[in-house]
Amino acid sequence: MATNLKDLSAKLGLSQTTVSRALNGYPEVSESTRLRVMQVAKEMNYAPNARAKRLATGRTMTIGHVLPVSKKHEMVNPIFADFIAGAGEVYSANGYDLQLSVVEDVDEEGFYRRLAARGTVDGMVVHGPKVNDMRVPLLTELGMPFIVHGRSSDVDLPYNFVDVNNRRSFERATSFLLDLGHRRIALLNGFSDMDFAARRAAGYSSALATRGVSPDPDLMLHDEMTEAFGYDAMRSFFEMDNSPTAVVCSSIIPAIGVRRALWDAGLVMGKDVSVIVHDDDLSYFRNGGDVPEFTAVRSSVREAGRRVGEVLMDMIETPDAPVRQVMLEAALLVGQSTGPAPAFLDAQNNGTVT
Amino acid sequence: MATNLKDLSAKLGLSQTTVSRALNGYPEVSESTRLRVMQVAKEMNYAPNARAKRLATGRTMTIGHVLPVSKKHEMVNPIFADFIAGAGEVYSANGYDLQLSVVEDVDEEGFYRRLAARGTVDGMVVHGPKVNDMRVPLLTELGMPFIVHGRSSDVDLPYNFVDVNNRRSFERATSFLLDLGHRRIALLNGFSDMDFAARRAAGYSSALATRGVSPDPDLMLHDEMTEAFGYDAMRSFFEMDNSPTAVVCSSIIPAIGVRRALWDAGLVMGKDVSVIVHDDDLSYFRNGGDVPEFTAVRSSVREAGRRVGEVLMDMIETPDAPVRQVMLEAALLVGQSTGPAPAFLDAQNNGTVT
DNA sequence: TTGAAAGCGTTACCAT
DNA sequence: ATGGTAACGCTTTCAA
Repeated sequence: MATNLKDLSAKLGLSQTTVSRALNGYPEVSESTRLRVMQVAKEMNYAPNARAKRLATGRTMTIGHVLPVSKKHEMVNPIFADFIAGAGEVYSANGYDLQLSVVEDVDEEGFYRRLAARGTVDGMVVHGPKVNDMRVPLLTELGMPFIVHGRSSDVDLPYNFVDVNNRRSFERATSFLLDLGHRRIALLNGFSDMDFAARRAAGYSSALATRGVSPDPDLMLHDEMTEAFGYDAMRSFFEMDNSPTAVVCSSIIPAIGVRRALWDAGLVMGKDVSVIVHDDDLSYFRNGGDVPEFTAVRSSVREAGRRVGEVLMDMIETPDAPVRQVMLEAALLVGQSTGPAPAFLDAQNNGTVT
Repeated sequence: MATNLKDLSAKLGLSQTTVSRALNGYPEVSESTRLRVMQVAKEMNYAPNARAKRLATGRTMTIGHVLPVSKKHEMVNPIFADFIAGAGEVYSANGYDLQLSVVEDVDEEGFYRRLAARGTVDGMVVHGPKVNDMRVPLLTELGMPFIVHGRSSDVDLPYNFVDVNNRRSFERATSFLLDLGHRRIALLNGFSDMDFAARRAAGYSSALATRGVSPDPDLMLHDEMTEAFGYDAMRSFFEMDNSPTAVVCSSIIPAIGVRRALWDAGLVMGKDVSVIVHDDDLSYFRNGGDVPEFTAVRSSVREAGRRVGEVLMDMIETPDAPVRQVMLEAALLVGQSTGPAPAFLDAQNNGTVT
């Protein structure tokens, strides 16, 4: 059906070898024949068969991404789409394809082993690393080039990653609130086995410790990044004797819930309670203009996707270069959601706070 | 490196042919050898090389999805991730891979032609169909099996699709509001060249027409599904002499903005202004429980993804069966965001409404 | 029930 | 600068 090398070379009166070389830009072919080959190839609408190419070269020009989904909560982390968009954009520009595997979180190990053995990808991206993630040693053992979006604490092997400085971001956000006079600061964080959540918690704790504020475990919550999480958390805080005057939120989505809970209670965000979010640049929530609604430690997950793609392609094409470890810094953008600790809420405090 | 058929058959003392047959479940191999083959294959951790398999069979066992992104607004439709999760889940279960191409919306035609010629996918899913979408005739011409998630009006070719009944959903939502006494009903819709938006507008208009309510073009807005869209729209409505008492929203995200605008104005959603959303089951926004916050015409985009995947795989494996056209119905779930048209807003009306 | 060998459409090695 | 041919690792046809 589709014209192949054989047809094309026959038409040209050249060998397949020469035609292949001409098409792939090898230097040892004369410029005149190259031009002629290109010409006829275009006329005949020739496109090389990728299946054959992949078998012959042993490379697939494909990057694998694994999207873990759980059967329980039918929820996909919304930052995933943005990340993929960033990475995929770079792949396309460099002739790579993207293979996406949706996998339920059972038999992870077997899945990765099979993926490696089948040879459908030249390298892969590890998403959502947990603390001490088994995938790092596993993929290393399998000899599969991989890069982690994020990091995995407690892993002693050297590995490639692109990460945003979560610890510093949350230290800065918390310090900012402390500077405003807040002492009761809540943290709405991701599940505690996630590496990013651990680092954010560390930054938060570190900022408190620096000021001599003792952390209150009841103010540090770990859950899925839903609106309901923020809403319910805030409602439960209101039951406390000394409700927090500020909240640091690992995503803008629970912050939407926090905002709603405040409104329900007749309170104003940024006046009665301050809120800072980690903003992954979910553009459907960012309100443009000079004064954004939320104060945010902001970093674009789409940009992270681009970086990850670039680094991984480079890894594949330069296998024995040293390990690549890229750190990104988030910017603190001050918006309307923060302000000084309100007096009436301070008055609730029962003296346990410095 | 990885063990291949040759190694495996050598170890077994059988021919590659027999081993291949045993592994692929051909009937003409004795049960005893099949068991032995399976056994040893597992021991040797054998996995067939997909690249070779694809060349030999001429099939890739891969489905292509194209994610169009625009350079201008760095925004990815959040329902995309859920859809992919649904489709990918079904692919995995059936031994198919998913290839995702991120493509900027230039030279669409060339992109699809190249994709077809390279032969990296056995079939593809068309996302975000527009009215009279060129991809339907294009892919038909190319002989590439494809299925549309949604439909494309004004196309005269028969084609395969899975769509939710958008027209009926919005007719029902609008009728529901009319029943409650609302007469000034706004529609916050997607871009008007999108097919789903056209169908939703048609359903909305039809419901109004049935009651003899004349539609007001100023109440029908088309834009991207962002929070800012809902917020700004609502603010602009407040400037009107007869502000709408109800809003139908094409996604829950602008509805979040509507809710915020109402609060800012000291109004209560579900009391002063009614809101109905089309809920694609973005789980980070659904608040569980028996009484959801939003009244919604609800359909799960993840389920739609599953259906699309099933139908497309069936198409590929049964090429000359008749065209598959699947219609899904959305459920109307009544929540707290709707109520009777408030008197004080009725009083604003200047008589142009029936 | 089993096996030998051709074929899938490229690339890459070795000649010329 | 060009060409012949083996190789990539499977499936599939034909024979036995």
